[in-house]
Formats: sequence, structure tokens, C-alpha cells
Amino acid sequence: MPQGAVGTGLLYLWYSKNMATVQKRKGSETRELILGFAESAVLEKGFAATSIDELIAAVGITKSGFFYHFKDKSDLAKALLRRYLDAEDAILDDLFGRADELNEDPLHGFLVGLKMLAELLADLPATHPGCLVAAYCYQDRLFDQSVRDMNREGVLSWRARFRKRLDDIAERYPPTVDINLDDMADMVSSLVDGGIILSKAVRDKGILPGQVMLYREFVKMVFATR
Amino acid sequence: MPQGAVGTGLLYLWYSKNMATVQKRKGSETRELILGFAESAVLEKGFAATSIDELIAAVGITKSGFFYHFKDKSDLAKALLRRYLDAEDAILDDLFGRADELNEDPLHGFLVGLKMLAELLADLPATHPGCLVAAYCYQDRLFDQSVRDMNREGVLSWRARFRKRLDDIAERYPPTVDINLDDMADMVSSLVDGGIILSKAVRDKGILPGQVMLYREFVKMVFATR
DNA sequence: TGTACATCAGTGAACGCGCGTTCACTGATGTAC
DNA sequence: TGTACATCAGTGAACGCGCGTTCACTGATGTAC
Repeated sequence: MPQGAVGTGLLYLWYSKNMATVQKRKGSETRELILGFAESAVLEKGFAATSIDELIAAVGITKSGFFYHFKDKSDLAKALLRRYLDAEDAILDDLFGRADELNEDPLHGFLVGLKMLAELLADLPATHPGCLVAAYCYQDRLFDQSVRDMNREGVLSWRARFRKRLDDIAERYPPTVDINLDDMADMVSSLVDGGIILSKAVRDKGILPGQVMLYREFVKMVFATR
Repeated sequence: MPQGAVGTGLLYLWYSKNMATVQKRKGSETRELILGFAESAVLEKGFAATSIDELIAAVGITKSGFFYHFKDKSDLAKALLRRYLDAEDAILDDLFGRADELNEDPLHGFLVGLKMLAELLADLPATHPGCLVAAYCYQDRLFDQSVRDMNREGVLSWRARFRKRLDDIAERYPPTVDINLDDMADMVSSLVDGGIILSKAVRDKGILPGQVMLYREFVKMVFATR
């Protein structure tokens, strides 16, 4: 989820280092640059308002150069989401993987992971740049079915990821209340996506990590050892 | 928040009744029609992709007719958000007002209100059409400062609304855990905005009310009478 | 080691369409006297 | 009750700019023999 900021940040860094000296780039590097600028533009203005002209101006190629990398604009949309979903997955795999290594109890591992997630979110330099899934949701009609399906699968993969953890926890710590674990898994996505919106709207980057910490509190109460 | 659906639905109804027989409309009715079509278009495709042409085609006036009602497109954006925020406020006032009448205990009143909110959301004919605040957040750069400020105030008014309730509850039922009540008030917005996104992405209208009911569970646990 | 050809990563010019905005004008209804 | 004027709710035509897309072409690098 924080990939927006991290990825974009790295790209800018790369850009200032490698572009200052004019030199031949590899095609895949240009493609990555386009995707990087496109992602932050889409999160700030939406897909329709992000023009190919502004992307090529930022990257320093001509329009035909763009169409060498993407067959049309909707191909860009697809590549953007694919890249975003993969990056998100990698970050969560890494983060919760590290949390698990530190702790073999499923509940404690999850709580540590949530804390690390909140800290990662709190350490972003500015407010979270946004979630592409959310952005695409609110521009649904712009995309074809394959993109909408990717978006759906993205959400469902988060559900599956956290549902699995909750199942492992529930096995050892029976819930103190009657609760739907799919809903509780979805709650992570809800609070992150909702928290991003609140942080952006209020312009207070603390709100998002605060919401994650509240979820952590909720988990502790649901699986409290009485 | 459900105003999107409810409002739009009513407008369509009005439209089919009153527009079938060609007759002179009052200007304010035309304006409302424009706003209704614009709102659902913006929630489906974003503001930039919503053209004045499509709105006037839907309403049945010429382009100049549009500019009689709105001085430019950004004036439409402003009117859209103003109307949305007011409608949302009215709905919440009404809903929690009714819940309070049924119950004088602040905790029980809140729990009843949350239940009613979840039911209202569950009873929508389709997935929730979306929250304009969230849509605008993800198209930030399209709007001027006054619109961004309206969005901010919208979120903060939800915080104040629910914070007040939580304070009243906490006075009678001391929280069982150490918790930031501002964050807990924001959680309603988070879960509603996040839940809308999940419901839209997964195309399952049950997710949103499910998230509200989880919040209700959380409130019960935080203010549990031991 | 040299040459032939293929692939990669683009360039440059042109295209037409849709967009938001402006301007002079209008016909029906409302109001003042 | 009749007339003069104002306001309301639009119309019609034109504007230029920016957009996504296409097409024929190119110069540098990689690969086969």
C-alpha cells in the first residue's frame, strides 16, 4: 500500500541521478519512469485528467515513444494497476513475514505486524499518496472489465491474506464475541483505504496509522485471553 | 452518505414523471436535475471525465442553458459538494435523532443508531454509489482551495459529530482500554468510506453494512460494562 | 574479424474530434404604476 | 385593466485548444554466420 510513496520516491531519486547526464536508457527503465509519473498523477487528478503529454514531458520522450511502450492509454491503466498490486503484495509479504519470524504465536505475530504496518505508514514523509484500487473504484466506467476484475481480485487477495491469519489465531484463541471473520479481514482494507482518504482530506498524515492501531486494539479485544 | 443513491433515485423518478410531458420547468428544478446527473456521473467516472455535453443531453437543455446555472465547470464542482455535504448531514441528523428518541442512554442510543445506519446501507437497491468526499480526494488537483477546504470540513464535522457521542458515552461508561476518542470517531468515516470502496470493487453490497456492524461491535467492547 | 540483418527504442508530422467557454440574442413570465 | 419594463431560463453559433491515435521513418545496439 505505501508503494505509491516509496516507489515514486525511488523513481525520482533514480531520475535525478541518471537523467542529469543525458545517456541512452534501457527501454524498461523508460517504461518504469512513465509508470512512476503516471501513478502519482493518477492519484492526484484521476486517470482521465492525466494526459499522455504531461507524462512524456516529465520523462523526456516524444508521444510516439510512449506508444512504443503502451499500445494505448488503457494499456497504461492496466500496467499501472498490475504493478501496484504486485508491489503491495511484496510489501505485505515482507512486513508480515518479518513479524512472523520474531514471533511464533499467530496472535502476537499479527499484532507485531500491525504495529510495524502502522509505523511504516507513520514514517512516510507526507500523507500517503493514495491507493490505486480506491482511485480506480471511483473511475470505474473509464476501464474495461479486465481492469475492474483485477481490482476485485486485489481486494479479495487482501481478504484471503488476513482471513488466513485470523483463522490461525482463532484456532488458538477462541473469539470472545460472535464475529464474521471475512468482515474482520476486510476491515484492514476498509481502515487503510478509509484512513488514506481521511488523511488526504484533512491533510493530517497521522490519521491513517491511527486507524491501523485501532484495528490492532480491536484484534486484541476480540481474541482476548480471559 | 447514502444520499447519492437516494437522491439520484428520486431525481430519476421526478424525471420520468415530469419530463414525459414537455412543459416549462422552474430553473431550480433544472439545476437540481443537472446536479443529480452530475453526481452519479462523477462517482462513476470522475469529475474530469464527466462532460457538460453529457449532462445537458441527459437533462435536455443546450450548453448555454448549463452556463446560465453554473458560471463554469468548477462552479458545478462546488455546488455538487455543498449539496452532498448538506444532504449527508441531514440524513445523519435524522437517523441518530430518531435513535436517541427511542433510547435515553447514550451508549444504547448510539448502538441503535449504528444498527439503523447499517440497515439503511443494506437496504440500498444496489451497491452504494459512492462518497463524493472520497471521489474528490482522489482528484484533489482538479479543484481549487475552497473545494479542498470544504472536503476537509466535511470530514471534520463527522469527527465532531461522533466525538461528541463518544464523550457522552465515556462519561457514563469508562472505556475498558486506553483509546484515542478522536481516532475512534474518525473510524466511522474510515469504515464507511473504506466499506464503500470494498463494496464497489468486489461488487458485493453486503460488505459496507458489515463494516458498520463491526464498528458497533467495537463500540460495545470498548464501553463494556464489566 | 567483418558484414548482413533484426530488433530496440524511439522521432516527427499530421489527424480529427470533443471539450469548456463566450457572446449576442429571445420568448415567456412577473412586477410596478 | 393595460402598458412598460425587468427578470428568468434559456437558444444558437462560433471559438480555439488539447487530447489520444496513426503512420512512415530512423539510428543505435545485438546476433548469426
